[in-house]
Amino acid sequence: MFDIKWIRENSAVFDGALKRRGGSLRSAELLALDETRRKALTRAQETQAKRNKLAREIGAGKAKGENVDALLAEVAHDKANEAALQAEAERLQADLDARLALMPNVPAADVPDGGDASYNQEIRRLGTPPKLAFKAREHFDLGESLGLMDFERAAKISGARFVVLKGALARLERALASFMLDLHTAEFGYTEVNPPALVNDAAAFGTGQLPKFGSDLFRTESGLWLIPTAEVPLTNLVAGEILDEAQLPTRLTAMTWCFRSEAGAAGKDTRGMLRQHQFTKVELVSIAHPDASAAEHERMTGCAEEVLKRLGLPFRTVVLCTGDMGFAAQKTYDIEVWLPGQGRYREISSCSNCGDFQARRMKARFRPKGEKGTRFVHTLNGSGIAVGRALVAVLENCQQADGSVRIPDVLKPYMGGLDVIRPAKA
RNA sequence: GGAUGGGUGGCAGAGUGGUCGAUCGCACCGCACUCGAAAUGCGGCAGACGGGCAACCGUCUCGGGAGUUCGAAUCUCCCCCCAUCCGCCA
Repeated sequence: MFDIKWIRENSAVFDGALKRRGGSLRSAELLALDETRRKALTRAQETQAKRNKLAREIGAGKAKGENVDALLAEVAHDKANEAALQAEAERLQADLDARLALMPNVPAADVPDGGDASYNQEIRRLGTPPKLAFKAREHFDLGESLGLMDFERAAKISGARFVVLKGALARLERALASFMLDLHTAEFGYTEVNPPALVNDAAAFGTGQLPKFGSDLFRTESGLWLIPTAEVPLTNLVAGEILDEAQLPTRLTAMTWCFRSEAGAAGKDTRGMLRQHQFTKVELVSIAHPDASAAEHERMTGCAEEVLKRLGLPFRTVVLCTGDMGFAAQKTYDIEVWLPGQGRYREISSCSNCGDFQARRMKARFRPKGEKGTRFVHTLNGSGIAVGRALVAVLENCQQADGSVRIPDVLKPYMGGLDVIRPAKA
């Protein structure tokens, strides 16, 4: 969410940013509305000031036993006018806010321009895709052969884009999540949080899901939203708060289910568990000092990459171009893991620096030491990493000729010492 | 779901119609004292918005909304949230 004052003073930057994102120029229209709004506000405030003054005079006059009928008549006369001016100012304010709430964040200066994912730029690549002496199978093929991944029964009870995991695969998902949480908490200083998976409108607005992207979410009958990512509850933990500067950075991690309607994804990744309505993810969130958020972004991306390094999964990291970034992001790194079954890299993590965009929406501030007033914090979020897709990646990268799957060393303690997942006996 | 009690500035906690945007304390900031620190003393300290080059002036905000009144933190109504007890329940 933008500060209209910032747009007023940086209209060229604002329009340039929208243009880079493929939008149309809007500052002139917004500033005209703002001009009207401020004039209406001033008029309304002048009448309020007058009323306050008269009310004080009436009070003082009455205390002295004077006749205040003339003053009372004057107040009564102004009353209708004041209400109308106030309503007008409020209407214009609401109109401006509604427009600002739909504006995406400005891309950082070092984000490449481009309209779609083909303009994303690879910045590094680690690990080597495994050389298999046999034709690599896709994860759903492996999982079903193992007898531990069941899409048909999931469809029976829930519909498309759900899966049932059993036995060693169910445990593998739990092992992956535990490993990730242990890594982030023990080595990277994140605090583990177990947040609500249902949030209210204000929280969904704060991180930018509302008002524009409500159709991507599931909504309960009572009006709550199922979280599409733990970014929503974790980031909103500081909503409306004024932090001490010493509390920055606050680093949080959570394993949660994520729920996405996948509206508009019809036909994409229909087979397998790459794109589900419900999936497990370990999320990383940082509440950072504005001067430190760029460095925090690099650090967070490194934390996510470390998960893949230790699992021995080949990956590459790309910086998203302006046209491929999310609504709230200033800059985003995607980490893509190698999937032998598909023979290509697929997104497994997305780490974004949102600057003060979300902080403004949720009014999350801090008090700079030795300075007057408050400043908005910067918020960052990243998958650390998507557990469901990590399970897919382990299956495909660690598959063996006989359809069995080798367990990465770092996961063995979490798997009760199991080395290999073998097909269930027929 | 029922009953009761609450939601006030970073925290804690007064305030039941008229300079209350709000007493006092803690925290924080500045100054003094000190070689330095602690303790102590003095002073400052809510946020947002609008106007102004600025000093400064004004408006709004005491969970949210509506109302009564010349005037509401304070009275009325609705809603939300929290605490405790009861019921139900993983």
